[in-house]
Amino acid sequence: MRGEGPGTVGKAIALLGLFDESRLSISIAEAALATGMPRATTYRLLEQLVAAGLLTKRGVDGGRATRYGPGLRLLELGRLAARSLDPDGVIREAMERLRDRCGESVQFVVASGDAAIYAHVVPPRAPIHLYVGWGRRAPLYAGASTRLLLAWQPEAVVRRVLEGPLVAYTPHTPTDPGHLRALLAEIRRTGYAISFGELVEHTAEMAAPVVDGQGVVGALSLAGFEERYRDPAIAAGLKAELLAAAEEVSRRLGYRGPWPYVEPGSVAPPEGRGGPAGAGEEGGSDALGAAIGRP
Amino acid sequence: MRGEGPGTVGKAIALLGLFDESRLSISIAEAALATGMPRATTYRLLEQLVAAGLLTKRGVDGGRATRYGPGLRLLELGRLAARSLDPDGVIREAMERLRDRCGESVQFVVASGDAAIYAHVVPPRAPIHLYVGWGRRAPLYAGASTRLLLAWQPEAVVRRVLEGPLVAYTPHTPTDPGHLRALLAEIRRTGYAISFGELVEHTAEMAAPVVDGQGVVGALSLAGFEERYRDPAIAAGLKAELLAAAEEVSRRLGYRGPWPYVEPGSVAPPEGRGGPAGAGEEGGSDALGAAIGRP
DNA sequence: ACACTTGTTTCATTATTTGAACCATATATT
DNA sequence: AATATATGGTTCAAATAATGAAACAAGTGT
Repeated sequence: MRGEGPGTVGKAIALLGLFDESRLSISIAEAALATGMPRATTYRLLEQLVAAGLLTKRGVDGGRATRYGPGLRLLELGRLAARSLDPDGVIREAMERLRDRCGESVQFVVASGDAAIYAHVVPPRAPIHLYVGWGRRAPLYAGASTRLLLAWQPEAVVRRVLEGPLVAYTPHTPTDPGHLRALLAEIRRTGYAISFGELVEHTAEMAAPVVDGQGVVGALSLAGFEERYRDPAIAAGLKAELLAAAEEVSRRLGYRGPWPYVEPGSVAPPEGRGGPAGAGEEGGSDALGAAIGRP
Repeated sequence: MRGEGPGTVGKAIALLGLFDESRLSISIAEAALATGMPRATTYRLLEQLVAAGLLTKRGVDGGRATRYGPGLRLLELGRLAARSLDPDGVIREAMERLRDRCGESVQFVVASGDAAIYAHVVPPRAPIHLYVGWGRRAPLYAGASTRLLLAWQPEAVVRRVLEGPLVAYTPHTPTDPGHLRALLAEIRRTGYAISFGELVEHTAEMAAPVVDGQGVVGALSLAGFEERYRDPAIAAGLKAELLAAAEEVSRRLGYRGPWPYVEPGSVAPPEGRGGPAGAGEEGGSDALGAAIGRP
């Protein structure tokens, strides 16, 4: 597509992008200001989105102060988006087993554009625990699972992320591009990532890639309070469980090749093929690849 | 709005509605057939949705068989929709406490159009349990929480639901309109609902309304295997816990009035006002009302 | 009482959407 | 092999649908 057509629906959808964790509703005036569209246009578009169910409207009787917010239809659609990442529940099942064996919070994280999104989350059974909400967005450079995804993103993405503003969420967030490059290389070499307190203090995360016949589709991760991950014996156990689970899922998704999943060249390739990825003969539909928009 | 304008964005969004629990991806031809739009138009619209991130595309190198599926952006937006139902986590916290005290699955269900949607779900800690997925849609006439919502819907909705096809998911699904009317009256009289195996055999559900200053905003429910709910002693305990939790949440949301929440007329109204609902002086934003699209 | 903001409608102008036809390519059928 | 029939993708004149300035109505703050 050339010149990026004007696109009426694009404008409408841009309105959906105005919502945020900290802005759960907007007024027409706010929306018009934020998008630069005239009020009348904004009004009509918002109204159409309400009619379609993507937005809900709360009109204070007659007067001003009518506000628009994300509609329940989006919740339904979001569910379908999550399901299409794991239509057969293979990932989900493995995550629950992993949770039961480790007692930690388990996440399945995928890359979406230049960010990461927590697609599936399985909280531990412990009464007090971290809660990572599904559907939440996170930067690709901070945290084990997200950085692990970054390690296998196209160079263009890596560059954009490393050039973009690198916010230090805590004193332990790595923000030096050179350092991050080294961490990415390490991840590609070992097929594994760990982080301490990069997004939230006193927490830790451990991640391994989930791979299908075509490449990395997401990251499986354990997260919890820092202490357990500092203990070498416990950490080794968690790592073994995590890698085993990630491998199991990957194999079921059609991956054939060495494990841990490492950068081609770091180890001898499996056999005839050039890379570590087999053809994925598995007849099943490549829904996961479709869901993450892999070309 | 008169004559229901044609609406370009409406058509685009209609494409999103083609997805389903059993249809997680579509081709251009399928979409064109399902919507009745010409292929060229369908193609352009789908492509715009992909550009906006609401859809993901998987193009098999060059040839045919490109398929579109719900995009991760929808997952993010869905999260925001869920959050705007409970911006301060009041409901969620109460649900987790209820789960811990009852050991059952806890749901917060809201009405959306002529259906119900599971907005929040908190699974029990037991290794084997029912799992009701968030974002799932359910009919309003079957099941305790959904029927409880129906009990306080406008008459127009009730009529549409009762006239519409009433599918019997199990032999215990109530499908007689007269019987359903009686059940609804009972719910309005007692402020409480229970069901046995109406959607899935050998399961039961128990529900109570969540009310704010303006009216019923959702249903809080317990669900699990039938046995516990058949035992009178256990069932009484569960009911007490559920009603207490629903009342607590309702009070925090600004409800003032008698409890259980019953139809005006069944009991004496609180005081000066006509109905059971107070003005909800609570300064907090009425985000919940906004989220469910209450006028 | 005044100025200001907000939601909503109108309407002539304009530009975007439209959709039949067409192309290229891959699979199924003969 | 050759043909037929799908598919995804593109083109272009016609016309439809989006546009936005202005005006209206109704509320709020000063």
